[in-house]
Amino acid sequence: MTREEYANILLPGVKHTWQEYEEMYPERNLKEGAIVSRYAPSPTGFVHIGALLTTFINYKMARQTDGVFYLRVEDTDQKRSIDDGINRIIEDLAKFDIKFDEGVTKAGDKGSYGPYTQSERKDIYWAFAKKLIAEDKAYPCFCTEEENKNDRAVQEKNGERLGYYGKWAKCRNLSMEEVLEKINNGEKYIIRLKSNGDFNKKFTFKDCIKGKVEFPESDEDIVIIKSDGLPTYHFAHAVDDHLMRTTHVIRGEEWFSSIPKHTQLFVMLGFKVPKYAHISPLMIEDNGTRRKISKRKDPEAAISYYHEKGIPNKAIMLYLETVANSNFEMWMEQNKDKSTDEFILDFKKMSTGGTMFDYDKLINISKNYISRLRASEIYDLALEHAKTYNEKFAKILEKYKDYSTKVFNIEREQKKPRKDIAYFSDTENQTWYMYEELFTPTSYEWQNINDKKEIELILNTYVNDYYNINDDKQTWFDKMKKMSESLGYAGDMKAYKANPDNYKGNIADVSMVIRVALTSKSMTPDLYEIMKLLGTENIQKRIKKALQA
RNA sequence: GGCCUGUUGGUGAAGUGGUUAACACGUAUGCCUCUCAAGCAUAUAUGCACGGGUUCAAGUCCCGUACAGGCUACCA
Repeated sequence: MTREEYANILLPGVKHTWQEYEEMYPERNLKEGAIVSRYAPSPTGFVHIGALLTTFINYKMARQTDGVFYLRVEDTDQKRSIDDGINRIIEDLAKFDIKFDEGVTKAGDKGSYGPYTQSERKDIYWAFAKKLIAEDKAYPCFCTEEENKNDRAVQEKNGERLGYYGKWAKCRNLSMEEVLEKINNGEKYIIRLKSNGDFNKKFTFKDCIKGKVEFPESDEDIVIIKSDGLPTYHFAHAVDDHLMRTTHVIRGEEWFSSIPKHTQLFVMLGFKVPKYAHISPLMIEDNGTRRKISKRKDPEAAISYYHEKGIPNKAIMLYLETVANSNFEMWMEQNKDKSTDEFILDFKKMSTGGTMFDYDKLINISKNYISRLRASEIYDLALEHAKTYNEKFAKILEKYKDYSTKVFNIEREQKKPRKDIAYFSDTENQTWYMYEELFTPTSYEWQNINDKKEIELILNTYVNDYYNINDDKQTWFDKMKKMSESLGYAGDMKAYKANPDNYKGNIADVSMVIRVALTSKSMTPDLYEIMKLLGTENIQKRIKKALQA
């Protein structure tokens, strides 16, 4: 029996040979330096922040080199897959403007290197597994999980290296006859690689991010085809990334230790080894120690957390981009007129240690980002957020669209805009008093002046003798000064600070009375602009209300 | 246990042998025609985990120690 025939018995019924597959998926015709990268998730549902970082880097690298970025679904673990998982992932990423050139889409596969779902590629994996068997580089293994577990226990007890290798690889030297006999007896088997590595030999590997690293060769006979006929991650990775002609495998650091296995697989299969970039994980502080951010333990790992908070997606991307390349911020500062798409991401500038996830920094970036937006854009974002998280407020925003936009425009579209909005879950809290329908103060936050008579005097004097809706800002302020002085308060802060004892108080105290009367709050944006928006009628109404309170 | 990797201020970091260790966040104080938010100014590492070594010169190269992280599945 030839080895080809033998391979055919072990893995029967495959449509094409490996040579045919090689021809079906030829080398891509791209310009020099173009990166072909991919996002290859298991369809387990939501995208978390670390995965978003990795995906973004993949995406951007392909984009900035005029390469190809594709989506492949790694569903070889049937237990973990969930039904709608992949659509959710596609939707989530679309929100962040991450789009795929090729691969799985909601409408099916796009591109000529598919299928892009691993469970549909069984024939392909088998064809290449057969190649290995035919070349005596892979063999069937009849060991049960029980036996493997026992061996591992012995290894652990003796302090030996764990794994299926060397003398522990019991099925490695089974003859064809022995194998055939076991098969005839109905014994189940999997396919393992016949490793040609020597653990005592080292080889140098160059990672795009981590640089040169020495690894021992892998001598483990890793599983390549599982008992359900599907490939393991390792094998699927080699076959898929070769056939899909991936140039750069950009993935999480948890894969770094698998490099010896992966490079060995590529070489034994006769494939060119792709370039690798391993991204260090996002860390979080937990009880004084840092650990990788976790989907299960950390709410901030889920992007839904930020949606709920109302942090704009674009701000999240800006944060992740600074995590990827910390010079990004400086670049933005120096290239204010350019689109962030023009920034070139560099592997060499990526951190090799784990980056601490910095929530304060994210908030700061979000705040700065929002401050540069136009009022109408803020209105749209606020409304979008309110629609899902604050229906009552969404109705108000919709009902008073123009007015709301003006409210958002207070101290906004100018050289040094307000930076008080960091996320939109706070919006109602920050603006409720601007809406008559919401203005039902429970208390007034009077400050230095809280004597009822004095408050009354100031408010009445202001409304009767000074207030005029048509005043411009300077006139408004001059009047405030004048009134303060007429009532015994300092109109000029410098004069007040020089001789505080000469006055009952100062213009700030007087303004505060008006501010609190109109809004009930002691901290608000510019009083003049607020009054402009409220209008005469409401101002009078509110002052009356404050006097009665 | 084994194999890898990392360790610069409260935080993210720049730094690829040679001036006073960038920049950003945070914090503190001060300035400002009103409170906040800003803006501006100033401060914020007895010094690059620790101990040795190479060198005229080290955060930057070498060795050891400690600590942290990842991997060590018929999971990805």
